[in-house]
Amino acid sequence: MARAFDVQEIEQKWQRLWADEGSYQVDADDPRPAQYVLCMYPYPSGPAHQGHVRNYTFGDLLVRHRTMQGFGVLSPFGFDSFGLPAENAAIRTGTHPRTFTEERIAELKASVVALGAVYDWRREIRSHDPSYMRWNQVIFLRLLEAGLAYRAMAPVNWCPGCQTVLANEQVLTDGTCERSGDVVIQRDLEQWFFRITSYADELLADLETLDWPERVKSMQRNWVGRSEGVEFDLQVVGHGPEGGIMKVFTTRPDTSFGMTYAVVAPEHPLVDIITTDAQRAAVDEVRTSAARVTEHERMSTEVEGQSLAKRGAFTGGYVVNPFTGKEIPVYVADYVLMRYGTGAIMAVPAEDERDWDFAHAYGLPVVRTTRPPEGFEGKAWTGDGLKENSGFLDGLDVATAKERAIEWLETAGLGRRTVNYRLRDWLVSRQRFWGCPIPIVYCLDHGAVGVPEDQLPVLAPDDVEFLPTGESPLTRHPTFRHTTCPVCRGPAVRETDTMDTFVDSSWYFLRFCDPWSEDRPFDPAAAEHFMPVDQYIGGIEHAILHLLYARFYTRALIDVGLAPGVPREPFRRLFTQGMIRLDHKKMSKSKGNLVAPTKYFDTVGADALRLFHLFAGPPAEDMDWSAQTEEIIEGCARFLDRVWRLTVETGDTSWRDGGPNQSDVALSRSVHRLIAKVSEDMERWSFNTSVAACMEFTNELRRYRGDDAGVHRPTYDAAADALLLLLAPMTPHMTAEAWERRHGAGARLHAQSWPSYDPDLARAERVTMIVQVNGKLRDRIEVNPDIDESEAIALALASQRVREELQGLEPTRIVARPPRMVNIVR
RNA sequence: GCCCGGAUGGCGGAAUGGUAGACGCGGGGGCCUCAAAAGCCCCUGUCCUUCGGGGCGUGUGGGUUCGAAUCCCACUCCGGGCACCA
Repeated sequence: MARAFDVQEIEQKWQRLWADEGSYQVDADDPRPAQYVLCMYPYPSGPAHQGHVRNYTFGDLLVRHRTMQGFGVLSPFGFDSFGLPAENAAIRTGTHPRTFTEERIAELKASVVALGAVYDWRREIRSHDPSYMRWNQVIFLRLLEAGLAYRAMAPVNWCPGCQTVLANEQVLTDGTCERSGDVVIQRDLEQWFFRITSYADELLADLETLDWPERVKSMQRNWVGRSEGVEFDLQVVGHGPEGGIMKVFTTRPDTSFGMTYAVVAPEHPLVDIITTDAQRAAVDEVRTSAARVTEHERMSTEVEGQSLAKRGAFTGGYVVNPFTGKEIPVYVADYVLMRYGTGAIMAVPAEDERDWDFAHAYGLPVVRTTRPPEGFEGKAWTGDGLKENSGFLDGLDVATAKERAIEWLETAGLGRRTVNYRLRDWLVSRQRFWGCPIPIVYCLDHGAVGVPEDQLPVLAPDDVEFLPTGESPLTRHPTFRHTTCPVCRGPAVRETDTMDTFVDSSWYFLRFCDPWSEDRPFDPAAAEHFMPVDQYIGGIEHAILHLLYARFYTRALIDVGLAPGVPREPFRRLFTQGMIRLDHKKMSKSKGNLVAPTKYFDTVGADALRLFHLFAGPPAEDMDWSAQTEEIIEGCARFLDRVWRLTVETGDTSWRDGGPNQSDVALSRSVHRLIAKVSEDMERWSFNTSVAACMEFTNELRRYRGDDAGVHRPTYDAAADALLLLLAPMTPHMTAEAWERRHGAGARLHAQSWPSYDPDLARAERVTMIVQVNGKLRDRIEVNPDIDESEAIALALASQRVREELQGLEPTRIVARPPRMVNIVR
């Protein structure tokens, strides 16, 4: 399509100028009030895709808008450059992951620049850069000193496809790896963990203070999974009080009188002690089969359908229910998990569905302790009701009975109130090469010892062989592993695991505040100046993983003294953009359904593509890339052509001398209304309606210019300038060029202040009052906006249409909302 | 099962209790042109119409209200999260 201006020339010119003039460089001593606008730093996977474009268009709009509003806006960019794809590429092609990654970074950076997004590039971070790795490792050691990092043997999620362990957060609900799709299996390995569970309560409670999407907060709440209850002791029959105590956790102590049996996890240490010879074979079978399947299979409901009988067994042992004093049988079953609570439960079949099913499969007694509502036909009743068959709890409601039961247990010295979490500690070890090495050496005498800070960063050697073995290539390197113990100088071996790349992304936003620091991760004063991030923008896919880890890490850094003065919540406002779908699937590189932005840069231009993303719909909602999309993008380009003709090609306009006439005043009023509308819409992220308002105004301006009476130049110029100022954050190249042509060489649109408006002028001069009869629209009357109620009613009753409807009858009621509406009720 | 979203013309969407469908795409008609492209102008929910206008219409069924796409109750369908977590 033939364009009104040379798109590519103009876009490249301004991209160069923004970089050369350092227009968006901001320092910690900037006198303007600080704002921190950040898009989640990307994994460099090659040229930008439409998801990036959408993300950075929103971010760039905010940066430019807030800069025009007078803020010193910190807008940094970086790359989450460690990660699996680069290493897999190395195994496939032999190219070193660094080479591969740096090529992808160059591609992504080029397309971000081509989009016209502006950043303080002096602050660029790459997580594989030794200067970043060094502080990543220093932080690890500080967490170790503070007891927030530890090493433990643990059953871990092992992905056969990725040949590494995964964090719980990386295993999908169907038990597969989020990356490879392989079924994740359990293995016991010595691994490094971060003690995120110490912060469980705080991470949960502080969610309430955040201006985040409710959806994300609710996902994090679910993930932390707090449940309040009580932990108490059951005496094992035939064993002394020393050896024979079985601890159970319950959230329903009010149901204790209905505890007719108990269940322990197959891995529970008591199993060996209480199992009788007669039952040993059956118990062993349960234990073996539980160990064989994945945790997910063990938890899945399909197994339940097969046969409950194979999933549990009587141990032959008994414990005493302290509430009833009765002996009850102890079963072993795989539905009880060793890692949650105490690994043992009291079973109350009448008030718990799993216990009900199990009790019925094994013929165990059921005693109701909560009276279900009249006519309840179901199995277990888990709702509220009056207690029965419950001794001193009889007649109480569930909540009160819980309290009494806990008090009784505490008084008797049998138990204590406690809280359990679903959240596990964060497993950070990865058996991969392309990540930040864990800075630890192992000495026979001194165990795991941190590498001294003056020897950091620990860098992996380049001369390694990439093979799909499941171990880091570092383990087979001839020299890397062998070192000396920092304590005794004796021989020691290095840790060859690297850190989860989510560690890198858990503090990069802090490093951005001061990426130049050479003696600490960042200057706390600079971090205090910019933090928290005022607006964080990214995809919903990070709702749990990255956002939870970063919240934890910020707190940990404050608590180990590295970030004094920094707020504990790093991201004040979060915006999660909708994803882009093609053929009902998420558009992504791995699905191979990308529509590359590059072709649009080369044709309609970045401005038109940006405008499309802003105009297409609400930013938070998913968007379908459809057959119509190309046509809408063309429409956006056409709109920009019209703006160009109206603001730059004003040569053949017939200017008129003298003062403003009626239509000039009307146009000025429209300008003020437009500024008001766009300003408000930007604040509430309603970019699609901002664009629509500008389009509407452009139509009006075009009609005004075509007026036979001639055009009043000052009025016209003010309108054209206002339009360019309002579009400046959305379509920066074309508007910057138009501004310079209107105001002379060196004029800079984006250095202008955001336009203000006069509320009196922004009010419409005449408004359309609607007149309803019985709530149905019957007439429209043009009225003065400050018309009062009696005038409005008089006008409405005088209406010909209304008189016809009334047919001489007196209205029974009149509701007037001047100047918008009068409703006459017959 | 529980929790969070969502459903409006042919399509993307707008409307924060007061004109449903702004704006754009697509479609139809016209102007300009030798012609085309570009540009410009008009029409475009649906049914009825004596061409004045009228009926119907925001997933379904109720309710509140002078008035409901919007608020409440009960559903249906779609998307997402959590789920033998005691």
